[in-house]
Amino acid sequence: MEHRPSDLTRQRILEAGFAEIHRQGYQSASIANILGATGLTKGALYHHFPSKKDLGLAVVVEIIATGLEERLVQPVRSAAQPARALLALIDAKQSLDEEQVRLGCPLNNLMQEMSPVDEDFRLRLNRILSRWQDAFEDALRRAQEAGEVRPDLNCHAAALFIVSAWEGCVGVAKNMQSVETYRACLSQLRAYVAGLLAPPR
Amino acid sequence: MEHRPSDLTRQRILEAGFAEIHRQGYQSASIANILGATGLTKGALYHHFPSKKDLGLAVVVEIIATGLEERLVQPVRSAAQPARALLALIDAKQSLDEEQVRLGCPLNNLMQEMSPVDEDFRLRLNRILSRWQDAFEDALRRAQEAGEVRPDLNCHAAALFIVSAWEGCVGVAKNMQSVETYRACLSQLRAYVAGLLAPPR
DNA sequence: CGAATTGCATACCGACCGGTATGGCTCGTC
DNA sequence: GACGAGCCATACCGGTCGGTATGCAATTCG
Repeated sequence: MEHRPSDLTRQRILEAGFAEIHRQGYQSASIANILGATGLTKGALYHHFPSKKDLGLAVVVEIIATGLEERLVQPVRSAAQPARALLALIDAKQSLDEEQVRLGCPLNNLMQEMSPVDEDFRLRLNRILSRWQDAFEDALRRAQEAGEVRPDLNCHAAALFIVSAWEGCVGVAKNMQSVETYRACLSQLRAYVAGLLAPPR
Repeated sequence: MEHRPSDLTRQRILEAGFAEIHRQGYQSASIANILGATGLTKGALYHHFPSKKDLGLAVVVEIIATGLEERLVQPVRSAAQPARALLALIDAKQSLDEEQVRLGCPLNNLMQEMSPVDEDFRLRLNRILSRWQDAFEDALRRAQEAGEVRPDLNCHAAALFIVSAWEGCVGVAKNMQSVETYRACLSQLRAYVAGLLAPPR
């Protein structure tokens, strides 16, 4: 909300940090590379962030969390037809460019890398994942009350599975380096979700 | 197949390397830690492996590939009832101990870490993933010919999705650090696979 | 039995890492 | 217009990294 000029350099470091972490992972991310990308030096970085870890955590909560919030959570919340919104979201996310398939989902990357080795990272990443999952669970539950999906569905487990499978699709496509594979895999997820819909009687 | 005594130390290095890579990831895996675990020194390691990368690749093809082959590929190949064998395999793998949930699937870990940054790793990991996927695809196709699953199923995409979703379940459970989450997630995968079965008419 | 090769330990190297201490420049404030 | 505080550059440090050169004991082979 503030507009001090120093906040701009902080933001530049944050975005360059995100890019570096996205490419190399957190542990292999090099402070020197981040500074090289911004044209800044260590004085600037360590003025705004006490340590590399603080920068990494800031990237998680200020870049990754907000990005996922507006791209995957917001479109489903307060949707008139929750089930339709979910399917539409999957359809919309079928189009990823080469770069995004190559590097994968930033959230999933960090979860796989950091969850076993650093509890601070794990907890913050878990908050993001839980919010995502909760949003889908809510959508399924509201759709259930509206009669859109089968009444016997375990919404919690289903939402968990959708999120998991989604990340799995991105992860596998990342190894295959193929947008086609990603689309084929996500289309199967779409079929699963479509199968949750209540049969028209 | 040979039984020279030096092959034993090579194997010890290989297994200690696998354990270290499983815990820390490849890039953060420390040569010193691997040697410390075995009680050996650098002379031994660099006598058997030209570099850290060669050790890492050897771990992939000699430990991870063979392990996955016998645990996930072999049980499905040449099964009398392929579809049942698939379900049985999923049921069997629902029981993982805390440690395995914490550290996740070694194959998936390395895929996420190394696929974008090293082509040699990516290709070897991709061979493993493809063999796994092909085994499931074959099983589905044979089950399809036997009338076990719906005739209109896209076996290739379905096998791709099963493998992807599976890895996704392990990955999410790893962040949650909960075997319960893993089981709930995998049970949804089981339900998906069960849904592929041909309805009894 | 001598010679050469295998198997591994020890000591050491340059590169890079994250982090710090210091200082200078700029700007708002009294 | 002296002054203090925010902002950032420069230089430097200890530690860890993967990798190498050398040496020595054991084993194999001529």
